[in-house]
Amino acid sequence: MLQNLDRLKVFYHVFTQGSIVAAAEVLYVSQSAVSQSIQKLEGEVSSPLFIRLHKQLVPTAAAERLYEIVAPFVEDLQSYLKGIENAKDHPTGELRIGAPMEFGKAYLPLMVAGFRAKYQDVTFTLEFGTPETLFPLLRSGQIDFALIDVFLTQNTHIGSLDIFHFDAVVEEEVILACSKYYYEQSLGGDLSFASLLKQDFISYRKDQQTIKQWFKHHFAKSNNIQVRNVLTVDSHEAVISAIKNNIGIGIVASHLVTNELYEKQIIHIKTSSPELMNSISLVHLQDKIPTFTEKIFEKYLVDTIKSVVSINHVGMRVLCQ
Amino acid sequence: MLQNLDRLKVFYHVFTQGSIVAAAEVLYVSQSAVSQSIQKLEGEVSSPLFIRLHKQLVPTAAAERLYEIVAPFVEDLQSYLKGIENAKDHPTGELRIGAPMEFGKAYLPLMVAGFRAKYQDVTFTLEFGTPETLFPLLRSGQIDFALIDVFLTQNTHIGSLDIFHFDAVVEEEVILACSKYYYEQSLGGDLSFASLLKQDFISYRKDQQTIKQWFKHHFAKSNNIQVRNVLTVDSHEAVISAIKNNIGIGIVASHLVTNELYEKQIIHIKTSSPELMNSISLVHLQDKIPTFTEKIFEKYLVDTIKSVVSINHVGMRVLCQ
DNA sequence: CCACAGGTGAAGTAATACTTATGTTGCAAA
DNA sequence: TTTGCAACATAAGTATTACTTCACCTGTGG
Repeated sequence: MLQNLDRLKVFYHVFTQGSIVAAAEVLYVSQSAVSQSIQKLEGEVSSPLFIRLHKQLVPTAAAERLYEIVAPFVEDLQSYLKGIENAKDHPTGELRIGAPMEFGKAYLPLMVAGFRAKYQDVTFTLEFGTPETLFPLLRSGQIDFALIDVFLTQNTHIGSLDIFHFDAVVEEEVILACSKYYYEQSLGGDLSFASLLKQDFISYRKDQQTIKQWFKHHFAKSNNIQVRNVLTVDSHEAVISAIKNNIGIGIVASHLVTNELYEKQIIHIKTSSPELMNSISLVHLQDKIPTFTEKIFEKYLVDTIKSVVSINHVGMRVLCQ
Repeated sequence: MLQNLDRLKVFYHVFTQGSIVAAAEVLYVSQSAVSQSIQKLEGEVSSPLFIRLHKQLVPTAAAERLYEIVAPFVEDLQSYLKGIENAKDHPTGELRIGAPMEFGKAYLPLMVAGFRAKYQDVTFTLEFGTPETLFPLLRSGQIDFALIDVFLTQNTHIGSLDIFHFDAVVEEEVILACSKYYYEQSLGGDLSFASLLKQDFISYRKDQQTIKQWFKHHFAKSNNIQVRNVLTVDSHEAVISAIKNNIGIGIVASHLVTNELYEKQIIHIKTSSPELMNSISLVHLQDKIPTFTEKIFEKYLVDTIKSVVSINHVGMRVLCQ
């Protein structure tokens, strides 16, 4: 490896200008300094780079090849710096965003499309995943920020969470629900703690933490909640589908079943206490200074979620920042 | 443009190692130096490059993009330097050679093929041309060296020739010739100065310098030689063809018409003085230090010409170096 | 011939990169 | 909790090096 890459900058200018004095002018240094730099460089590559004809510097084959390497580099560098300069005023570059599968698929493409209509120079990479997959991505810098389900986060054991910064974006109502048929046949209108515990449950993913949390929230009994889990699935759609097929009781975000609730196809199992709320937060590394592009997009994200959600869904509350 | 490209080298190592201490070890400097370099670089690009998490440096998007630019560059540089190192021992790279059309087409492909059989890493670019085109190419470094017809060179007016270095490689006998028919019909065996001057001449290219030089050489009469030029062509083949078709007398290199002379199809017009010799020289810039590859090839060139020419042709003398 | 334009070389100075030593922080073992 | 440690930051002094100035060389053009 060369001792000093800086001399390549000098070389670049000497080559393009075809003259040491001209390069010196461009570089705002004395002509002697340029001359010395080139000589040192020639020493480093142990090969002459220019043949000195009077009034003319003729590049050697070695110089020609070196230029082939250096030229694209300095030009890339220049556009890189210009890009950075530019990014201070208006959004550019790539945004790498993580999100929960369900939420991401439903809203993010919409956001991306809307944002790109305003800012063409921004590109996106979306990573859908669970908190277990998203937090490590944030940690290793592979994504810039993520929308993460706080509800699910509580059930995961990731190192320490205090290197992350959370910003609640939306809250969704988490409800216990079953089909009308199941409601009438198995529950028979008895919504007591004892009655509910005896039912068949459909759970989202392996753990039953969400169901336990629901009971804890609604009946304030934290210990010894044991439910019969008859089906475990890994998507909200599957939970809803199972509910519709009378398999049992499941937990869903109410805004995902607005129509079914309205048509009484699915019954919302209510207690006297208010519903459990799950918040989806915008998460990024604590120490990360957001870029201009990120700031703009995050603002856009929050604003858009606000309008979209408030129109379409009940049971989902947008938190203003 | 960045003030200091050298810091990018540090950046490269910090990025690949994912750590400042590790980069410091690789670079054989203190950890502090690396830390300071990165901070200065971040200042220059006015954008953070790494998020400092304890025990972990997480590259930002800006760093990621910068690495995309820097990584191929340093790798190219490394292979460039390795290539240079390598080229000291055995030939590599591209040789750009100029040559006269006639000579080049006849011998250079042979040379290239033979040389490449021994040294696979050498590639060639051949530029065929007249001295008028070849000298400027040499001057501007677009070709490394050239084989140039000294005979023709004398008739051209290029700046000063003393920036070039000449090395005679072969000499060819330059003769005056005509067809047997023309010899009998128009000359009738009279080879006197007066008789010859009255003939029809075929000349190679616009000027009649070569013919005048022939007269000057053979009759030592320098002034007032005026000949009747009936045909001007721009290739040796055309001269030979014209001679065969009885158009007149022309000057050719004898080795190009060995067979025709032997079969008496073409008659060599001799005088008492020895024939004019034209040397083809290997020319390069005076101040140019030849690379190892060039030296090897030039030696090969001379050796090969020596053997090839001595077998095939009379009237062409190889000059040993 | 002389002036000058382009480049090299030497010596002193200015800039900056590097070192050493110390400070800070989060993690992990005691 | 404490202690030790590992990774990095910061400060100040030193060493390196890059740059400037000036003298010099050498073809070119008036």
